[in-house]
Amino acid sequence: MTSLPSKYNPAEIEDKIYAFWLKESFFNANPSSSKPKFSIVIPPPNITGMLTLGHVLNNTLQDIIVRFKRMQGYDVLWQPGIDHAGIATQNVVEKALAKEGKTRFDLGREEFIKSVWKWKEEYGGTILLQLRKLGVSCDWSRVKFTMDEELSKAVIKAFVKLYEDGLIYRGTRIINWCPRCGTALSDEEVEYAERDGKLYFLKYPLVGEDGFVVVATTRPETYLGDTAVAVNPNDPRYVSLIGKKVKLPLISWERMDTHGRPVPPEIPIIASWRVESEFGTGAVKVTPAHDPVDFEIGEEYNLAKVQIMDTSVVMNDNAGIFAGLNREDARKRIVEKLDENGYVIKVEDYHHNVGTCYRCNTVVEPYLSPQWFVKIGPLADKAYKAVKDGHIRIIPEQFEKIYFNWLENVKDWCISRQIWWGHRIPVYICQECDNVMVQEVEPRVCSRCGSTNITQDEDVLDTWFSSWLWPFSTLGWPEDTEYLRKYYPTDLLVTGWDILFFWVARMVMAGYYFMNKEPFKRVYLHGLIRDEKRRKLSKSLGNSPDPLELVGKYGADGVRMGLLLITPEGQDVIYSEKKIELGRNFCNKLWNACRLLLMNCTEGKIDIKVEPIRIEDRWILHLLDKTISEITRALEEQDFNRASWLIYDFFWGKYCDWYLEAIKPRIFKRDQSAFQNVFYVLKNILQLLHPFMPFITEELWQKLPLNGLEESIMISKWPESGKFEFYEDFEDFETLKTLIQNVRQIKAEASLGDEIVLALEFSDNKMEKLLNENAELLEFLCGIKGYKKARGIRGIPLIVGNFHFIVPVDSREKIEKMVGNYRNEIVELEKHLTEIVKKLENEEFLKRAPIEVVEKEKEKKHVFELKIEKLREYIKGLEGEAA
RNA sequence: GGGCGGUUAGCUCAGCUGGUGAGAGCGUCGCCCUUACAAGGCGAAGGCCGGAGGUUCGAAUCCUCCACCGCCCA
Repeated sequence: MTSLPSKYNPAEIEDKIYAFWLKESFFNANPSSSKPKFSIVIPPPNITGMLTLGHVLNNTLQDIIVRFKRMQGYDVLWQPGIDHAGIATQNVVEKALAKEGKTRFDLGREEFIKSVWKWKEEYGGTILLQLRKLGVSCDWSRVKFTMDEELSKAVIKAFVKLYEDGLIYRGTRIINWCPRCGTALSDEEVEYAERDGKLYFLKYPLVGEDGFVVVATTRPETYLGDTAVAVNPNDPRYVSLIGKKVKLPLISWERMDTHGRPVPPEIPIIASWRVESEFGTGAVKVTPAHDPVDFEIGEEYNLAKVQIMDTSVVMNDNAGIFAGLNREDARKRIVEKLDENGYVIKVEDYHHNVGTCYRCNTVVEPYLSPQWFVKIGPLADKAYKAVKDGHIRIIPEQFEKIYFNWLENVKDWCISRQIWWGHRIPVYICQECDNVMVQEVEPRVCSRCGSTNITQDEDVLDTWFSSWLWPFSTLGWPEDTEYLRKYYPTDLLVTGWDILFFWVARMVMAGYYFMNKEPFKRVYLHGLIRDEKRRKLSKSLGNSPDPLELVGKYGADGVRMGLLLITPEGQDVIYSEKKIELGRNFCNKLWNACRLLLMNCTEGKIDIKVEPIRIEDRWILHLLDKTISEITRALEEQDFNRASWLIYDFFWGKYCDWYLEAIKPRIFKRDQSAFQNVFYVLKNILQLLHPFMPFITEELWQKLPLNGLEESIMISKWPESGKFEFYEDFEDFETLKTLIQNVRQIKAEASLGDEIVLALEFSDNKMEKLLNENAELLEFLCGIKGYKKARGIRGIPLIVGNFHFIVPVDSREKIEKMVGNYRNEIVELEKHLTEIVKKLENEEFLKRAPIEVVEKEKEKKHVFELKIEKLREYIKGLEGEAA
C-alpha cells in the first residue's frame, strides 16, 4: 500500500525528474541509430529574450510532437539554439553603456563587440534554461548560436554564393530607415499603425502664368525635396497643365540633388498612372528621395532626387532656412511659414498608416540610401511552388493563401544593417583601385592591383539572413556532416504565424537554394497569445505574465495542459490565468485517481494484462481503443487542441466518472481482475498523456505496481489501437449509464433518499439479464436499494430503452412536481416528433435519403411515440391519484 | 484599395468531408465535505448556431449577398 498526499505538488518532483531524464540522455538524438528519424528545429529565441507565454505555447507544442514521436520509435532530433538578434541586442548593450554616459562610438567597433559578447556570456540565452522548467526535451548537447563560428561560416558562405550567382546586389533605393536604431530595416521589420494625422493642402503657383496647383500631402516638410507634381493622365481637371511648371514656394536657396547638381525650385507637372485622382485634389507632390512611390515615379521620369534630411532625420542644407531642425519641428515651422505666406489652403484631419520600427516603435523614415539587397524573385518562385505542389504543407491551410499572397508581392530584401553586432558583410574594397572583392576569407592584397590597402564593408547582415539558414546551418552546413545527412530535411516546423514571412518563407527559399531540398515537410502555425481584451501580451502593457511564476503556482504540466486546452486551431489564444486552473485541476485529478488505486492495491506488483470479465471492463477497453486511435491520428495531423480534449474527456469523463466509480465495489473487495484492468487502462492513459504532461506522468509511472515497465515512460512504447472491440457491451453499458443518470435525476429533483427500490414494470429478456448481472452496480452508482419486478406501484415513471420503471414515491407533492417536468418533456418530444413525421411523410426524403438515415428516423419516431404515450399514460395515472 | 479570418450558451471555444433531441470548460443555480480528489461529486438552468437569400429530400455545416469584429499587405 502506497500513500500519496491528497494534493499533487509539482514543485516536489519536477526538477528531480528533469535531472533524471538528462542523466539518462533521453533527449539526445543518435545519428548512428537504425531507427527512422524525426527532426525538428526550434525557432531560435533571441539571446535578449525572456520566456513568455508565447514561448511556452510554441515549445509545448514541439515537445508534444517530439515526445510522441520518440514513443512511436523514432530517432528524434529536436535541435535547440538561439539567435543573436542584431538590433535588439545592440540596443540592450548600448542602453547599458548609456548609463555610464558612453556610446558605442566611444568604445570603437572592436571593443563594443567584445562587450556584447561579454553581455551574452553573462545574460544571453537565459531563456534556454527557462525552457527546461517547462520540461521541453531538446537535445541540449547540440545548442547552436547564430554567431557561433560554424554558423557564421555558413552565413558568409551563403552571402558569397548568392553574390556570385548574381542574387545579391548593392543599390541606392528608398529603404525603411529607423533613425533611433540608426539602421535600415527590411519591409517586414516595419509595422504599420493607424494614427491621427493631418492632410495639408498646399498651393504651388504656376510658372509664367496666373493660377496654381493645389497638392495634398501628409508630410508637408518634404516639399523641400519635391522635384515634380504628378497628376493622373486621365484626369480632365489637369490634362491641360501637364508639361507646365510650378514653382515651389519660399525656396530661395540652392538645392542639390544626390549627384551634387543644383535643382531649381521650378518643377514640372507630369502625368503618372500611379496617381489616384480621388486622393486629395488629384495632384500630388513628388519627392523621389523621401517616398517609395515617388522614387518609382522619379525613376520613370528621370527626376532629380533631393535629399533634405540626414540619417538622424535632421534637415540638411537643402532645407535652407529650415536646416538643423528635426523632422517634427521642421514640419511645424514649415507649415507656419507656408501659411504666413498664403500657401496653405486648408488642413484636414486625416487617419493614415504610419510605419514604425518593430524593435523600438520609432516612426520609420523612407530614406534614400545605398544598401545590399537579395534579389528575391527567383527564390520566391521556388518557395511558391514548394507549397503549391505540396512538397511543403502549411497547417492550418488558411495560411497558405497568406503565404502565396506575400510571395506574389514580395520585393527585394534589404539585408544590410548599419549596426555592429552581427555578421559583417564579406565585401572588401581596395582603397587604391576601388576593386570590390566578395569572398569568404578576408583578402590580404587586392586581386587587381595588389594593394594591401583594403577595407571591409562597414555593415552587418540582417539577423534573419542567418536565421533563414537555421534548418541546415545548425546541422553543420556547409560541411557535409552526418547530422546534415540524416536529419535534413526536417519533418516539421512549429512557429507562430507572425513570423511566416520573416522566417518561414525565407527558410523555404534558402532550403531550396542552398540544399536543393525543402527545409521541412510541414509547417504548423499556431496563434499568438492575447489577453482578455484581445491585446497582444507585452511588457509595457503589464499584461504579460511570467510563465515561471505560473509554473510555480500551477506546475509545468498544469500550465502546459491548461494552455493547450484553450488554444484553438489557427486562431489566437485568449488567455487568462483562470484558465490555467483547468490544467492544474486536471493534474490533480490524475494524481488522485492513482491515489485511489494505490491506496487500495495491497498486492505486490502485478502483470500487465487484461481480464475483461465484466461489462464495465469491456466498455472502458472499447473506449480506450477508440481513444488511442483518435489521439494518435490527431497528433499525426498536429491537431493539438482536439488531441488534448480527447484525452481530457476520456480520462475524466469516462475513466474517472464511470469506470473507477463502477469498479469501486470490486476494488474494495480486492478483486484482482479489477486491478488488472484498471491499471492496464491507467498505464495507457499515462502514456497517452505523457507528451502533454511529462512530469506527472513520469512520476506516476514510477509508482505503477506493474511488472516489466520501462525505466521511464519517455522510452515506453506508444499505445496501439485495434486490440479491443466490444461494441455490444459498449452499447449495453451506455444504456445502463442512461438509466443511472435518469434515476439520479429523479432522485435529485424529487429530493429522494437512498432507501428506494425501483419497480420494474416491463422489459425484455435481454435487458432483464443485463439488469440482473449489474444489480450491484446499479445500486452503488444510483444510491438505491436495488429493484424488484412489480406493477401498480405508486410513484414516478422512468423509461430508458426497453426498461419501464417506477421510482416509488409517496409524497403527492413530489409526484406533482414531476408531472410538470413530464409535461415539458412531452412538449419537447412532440416538437421533435413532428419534425420526424414530416420527414417520413416526405416522399422525396424516402426516395433520396440513404436507407440508413431513413431507418434511423423511423426508429426515432417509434421511440419518441412510445415515450410520449407512456408519459401521457403515467401523467394520467398520477393526476388521477392527485385528484 | 487588395487579401485572409471570425461571428454557435453570460464568457472562451468545439462541432462545419451536409442527416446529433446542437456539445465542452469556466461562470450561474440546487443538493452533497459519500473514506481518490471541494483543485471534488451528483443534478439543473441557459442557444430561432450574426442577418437575408439560394442549393438540397434535409443546412450550424455548402453557395451568394449584407452587417459587425479582427488580422495581413499596399
